[in-house]
Amino acid sequence: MSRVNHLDIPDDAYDFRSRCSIARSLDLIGDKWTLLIIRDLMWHEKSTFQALQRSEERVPSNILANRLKRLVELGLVGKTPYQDRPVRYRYALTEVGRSLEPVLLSLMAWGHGNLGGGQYDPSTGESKLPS
Amino acid sequence: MSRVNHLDIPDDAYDFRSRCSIARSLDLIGDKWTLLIIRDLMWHEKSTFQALQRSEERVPSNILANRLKRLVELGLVGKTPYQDRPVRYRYALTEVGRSLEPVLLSLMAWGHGNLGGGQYDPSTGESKLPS
DNA sequence: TAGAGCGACTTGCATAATGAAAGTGACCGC
DNA sequence: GCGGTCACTTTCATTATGCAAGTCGCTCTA
Repeated sequence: MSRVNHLDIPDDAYDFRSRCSIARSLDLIGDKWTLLIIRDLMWHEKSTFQALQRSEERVPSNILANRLKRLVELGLVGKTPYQDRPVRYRYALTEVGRSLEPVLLSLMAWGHGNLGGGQYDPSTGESKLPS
Repeated sequence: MSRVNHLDIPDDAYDFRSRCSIARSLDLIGDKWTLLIIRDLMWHEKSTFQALQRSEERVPSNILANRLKRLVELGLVGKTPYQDRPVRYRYALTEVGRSLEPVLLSLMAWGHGNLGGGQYDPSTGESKLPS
């Protein structure tokens, strides 16, 4: 059970572009949707496919399915059935997934300061919308 | 000269997906290459097209040209000629561009802790490579 | 027992982005 | 002239994105 890292990624399963930590991170989460899905799982109590699909940005269902599958394979998200007949699933961040919170916070701070975006306070659940 | 934010983006020039700061940030820098270019400008003294092209990850020249153009338009990077005959350009982060450093640092920390990537210390210029 | 509906996807298909490779144009030194 | 450097462009095949519609299992109501 030799692993190259702390995730479920087996040796040789993922060929990173380089040894740079930033490049490796971007290989996994460097796109327009993945971190928004993680945001909703982290702070907005969205745990089902349906709920995640109804986020403000309206992620297309095929992209959402693809990203969730990927995140589960990578070990950032867990998927467990919460009922049978018909089977329905709940998604939740793993500890490794939750450890992305500082990345979300720094992106939020930058966007709030420079792009006029809203700011969300995870501790209170309140958000200040832009003027 | 009404602006919607602190960048050179005029009102209506950029239609963000949503008012979420994270979504807005990802609209600008949410891809596999942009933050690597910013990393090189920020920490690795790369300032010419040629130097940026020769980074470890080997960004394709058309992508590099596209991203630099975009970053200049957005006001994250400045472009100035440093010689005529023939004209040659130097790229450098603006203050807004430099303010992305915490984002790079948090991504680096996450990748270092979870993906076995190397860690770079901007203050000393030294990097610890993965085992 | 025949729909109607829900949740979680999947499929089809057109458009857009990516990336490898080669090409262009200004100039300089030999 | 001739080769080389730098800063890009262009071409074109491959891949990703995204809208819309469809599927599948099952339950609930008429």
